[in-house]
This record gives sequence, structure tokens and C-alpha cells, in this order.
Amino acid sequence: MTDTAPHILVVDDDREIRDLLARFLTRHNYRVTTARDGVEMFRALDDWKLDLVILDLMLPGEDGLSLCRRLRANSDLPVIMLTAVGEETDRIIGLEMGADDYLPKPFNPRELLARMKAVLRRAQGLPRLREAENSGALRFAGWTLDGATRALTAPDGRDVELSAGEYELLSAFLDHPRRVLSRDQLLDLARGRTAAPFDRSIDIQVSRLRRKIEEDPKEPRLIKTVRGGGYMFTAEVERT
Amino acid sequence: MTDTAPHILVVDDDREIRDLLARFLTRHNYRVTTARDGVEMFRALDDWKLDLVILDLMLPGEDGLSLCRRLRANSDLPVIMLTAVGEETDRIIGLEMGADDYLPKPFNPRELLARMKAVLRRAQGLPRLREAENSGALRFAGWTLDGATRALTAPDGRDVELSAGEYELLSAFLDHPRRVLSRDQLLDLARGRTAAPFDRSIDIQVSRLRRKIEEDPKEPRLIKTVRGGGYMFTAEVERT
DNA sequence: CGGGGGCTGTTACAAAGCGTTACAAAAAGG
DNA sequence: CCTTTTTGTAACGCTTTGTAACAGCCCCCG
Repeated sequence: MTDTAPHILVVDDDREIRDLLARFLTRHNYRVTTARDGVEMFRALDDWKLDLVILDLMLPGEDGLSLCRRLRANSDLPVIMLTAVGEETDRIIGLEMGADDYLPKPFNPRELLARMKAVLRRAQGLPRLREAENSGALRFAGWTLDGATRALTAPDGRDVELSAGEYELLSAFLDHPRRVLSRDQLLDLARGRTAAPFDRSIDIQVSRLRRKIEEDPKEPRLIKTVRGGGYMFTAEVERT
Repeated sequence: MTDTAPHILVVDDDREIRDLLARFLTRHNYRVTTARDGVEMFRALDDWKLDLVILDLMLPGEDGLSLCRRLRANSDLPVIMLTAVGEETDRIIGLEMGADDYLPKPFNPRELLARMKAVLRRAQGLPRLREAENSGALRFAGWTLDGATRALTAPDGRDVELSAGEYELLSAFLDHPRRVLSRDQLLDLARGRTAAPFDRSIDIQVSRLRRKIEEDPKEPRLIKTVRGGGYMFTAEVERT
């Protein structure tokens, strides 16, 4: 699995963001290399066979837009731009910027994953559309979570309403079944933020999610509590 | 598709505008050449077989109006003039300027595309080539939005009336499908202005648009709300 | 075996975000 | 000008989400 995993290059001058993305993407089974500016970026391009570049708009020296253009000029490597919120953004978005996709900061990590998948799929010329939408469905223990419509269907066929947060949390679990996920990890995966001390928002979200998907919330079978560790999704997950 | 795409010449002394327009138009499948003044313009006219000239009014050396007249004198190449905001504009419009169309700066990019299409169609008499953006029609989820007539046709064939604002908003969504667009971005894309604090005009416009295009506005499937993020148009958009 | 002390589950409540209605202002079109 | 349409503001209520608080549970220790 690892040697077929797409190799992502993250170009950002903010060390914190580089690290965060590197950790996040590695967790999601991508290979990751980072660069802090255009020079390092082109060096990495020589050293590796890359699949996707995630490029910050604001960079020391040559800016991301210019780098994106140069990249585009001599390769068809897909590019996702990160744009800081603020003045320039609107205009750049209004007039296309030559990237395959863009994401305004601060972004939802799950959103980034979705865009990456879309861009990679497009770049590989693989069939999209219906197949892609279908492949967005996840099945577990008789339940079905449709990635396109965000609809959750119970084993008996009834639809269960999920709030956005509940959906993200459940998705995070389904992406990492049979693995203990700490509250920090879950918060990162589902919300893209880091936990403050005494932050128990995940506990509550878990509680609410259990109420909807567990037969007996008092004795959860799908989302187990790992005392001192976090939570673990125990069911088999199948992509259809 | 590239060798039948109309070839546009952008004449403006502002490098930023040249670049932005070049990227934007290229993105919309036009071929683009730029010039910064009359000299470069006539050189480009010799070098290429062009389809349309976008000409800034204010230029170093010979101004746009004069260039437009000379262009008109010895060719039937269509011209769209860009006029800076201000006092002169009205007079220039009042006087004949010889251009096929004009656009006051700052302009809405979509507006420019629309004018370009109109001018090109007029100049060619026939839609001899597939227009670069498309023939003006966008399809999504069974709906059709005709860019030329601004008519929106429902899947069942009935026409739905859209106000100008609703049309612009829908267009903005259709230009950026499957992307989370913040209220700021939408306001800029659809109205060309920036949001004031507590500005919720977009919410209302979205609500009104939903009432017209969503089967069940209570549970929107086309325009999704992204809490804390904005809105996202979720359907696949096809240019026909 | 009984009692802490730290974790966790849950409830109640408050804050924020969003949808919508009603109405006023503005624009468009006689 | 006056009417009609469109657009924006204000306001109300619902939903979602997070914080606080408390109750229960588990495990270790004496």
C-alpha cells in the first residue's frame, strides 16, 4: 500500500502548517515531503516523483501564484493552492488562478482530503462521476453512510439525520476502524483543530453520535471507549 | 479545442490586469495574447489572426479611443473597450466610440465573458465554432441555465424566473461547483462588492434561490450550507 | 472489601450560526 | 411621479455546538 500511495509535496513557509499537514497526511496514508519556498520546491521536484503539490499562496521570495504558473508551464503536476483569508483572495478566486483547486485558510482537513482525492482522480484520468459517488459510500454493521449526500441509512432502511459535526466525527471513525483514536486525533480529524485543556467537546459529540447509531447507548458496540486512550470504532468498514 | 478557440488580444498598460485577464481567459479556453500599448498591439495584429481585442481606454502614447478608430478603419476586428470609472465615461458612451461594446472598470469577470460571447457571435454571424466557455448553457441536476437569455429551465421543462441577483448568485455557484464559498466570496462573485459586518444579504439571496431551485427548500440538495464556512453547490455542472 | 480519585456519560444551559418572515429602501419601468 | 419589482435590514426562532456541572464508573490501594 505504501509504495502506491500518492506522494504529496507541501510548500508553505509556516513550519507549524508544514508539520501539521505532514502529520495529518501521513496518518491518511500519503507520502509527504515539505518545502518552505520555491527553491526547496523545485529541488524536491527533481528528487522525487510527486503526485500533487499543495502550495501556499504567500511565500517568501517567489510567491505561490508565480510558482504555480511555472509548475504549470513545464509539467502537468496537479496543484492545490492554499489562500490565506484576506484582501487578495476574493479577486484571485474571482479570476481563476491556474491551480486545479484552491482552499481558503483556515481549512477543514477533511475538506483538503476530499479535494486531494478529486484532483488526484482527475489527474489520473480515472472514471469519475457515478462511480466516484458510489465509491463514496461506506458500509458498517448494516449501516450505510453515503459520502455524496451525507445520508446515513440504518440497517432497517430508515434514514438518520446527522449534524455536520456528527457526520465528520463518524467519517473520522470510519476512516480509521479498529484503531484507538485519542481525543486530540479525533478533534483534528473531524474539526481540524487542536484540543484545549479540559476540552470535552469530543466526548459530547461521541455521546450524541452513540445515541443515534448504537442500539443501546448504555452499552456501545460500535464506538468503544478506551479508558485513558480515547475511542475506537470496532466494526468492519467496507467501501462500496 | 484549442485551435478553434477564439484568439483574444488584451491591450492594457497595467501588467497586473494583463496577467489576470490572461489567466482568466485562458482558463475559459480562449487563446490570449497581451500588449501594453498601441505599438505592441499592431505588432500582435500582424503576427496573429485575432478574433477580438480588449482595449483599455487609458494607454501610454496613443490612447485607446484613437487606436480603436484606427483598428476600425482597416479591419472589422471586434473591440471591447475597458473604461476606467469616472467622469469621462458617460461622454464617451454618449459619443460614438466605435467599439462593439464597452465595460467600465472594475468589471465583473462574468460580465466580460458574456460581452465577449455576444460580440464574437455577432461578428461571426454564425456560431461557426463552439464558443470557448460554451454555448452559454450550463446544465446541473437536470436544470439548464442559458447564459445568453438568462433563462433557467427546470428538469420538467418549465421556465423559472430569476431576478438579476439570483442569476448572478447561481452563476457564481455554477462557476465554482463543489467548493465551499464564503459569504465574502459569494458577495464578490455575484455582486462585486465586499461584505460589511453583519451583512446577511447573501443568506437571503440563497434562501430565495433555494425556494426556486430546490425540491424541498427545507432540505437543500443543490446549495448546501457549510456551517461556519459559507455555502457549497454540490451538483455536477456541465457546459454544453 | 470499601473508599477515593481520576475518567467518562449525560444533562442543562448558553452562545453562535442560520433560515425565514415582514417590512423598508432602492431600482426599474411605465 | 406612481407602480411594481427587487434588494437589503431587522427581528424572531430553530438548530447546532460547546461549557459547566454533576453523577456514575472503573481501578487501584490500603
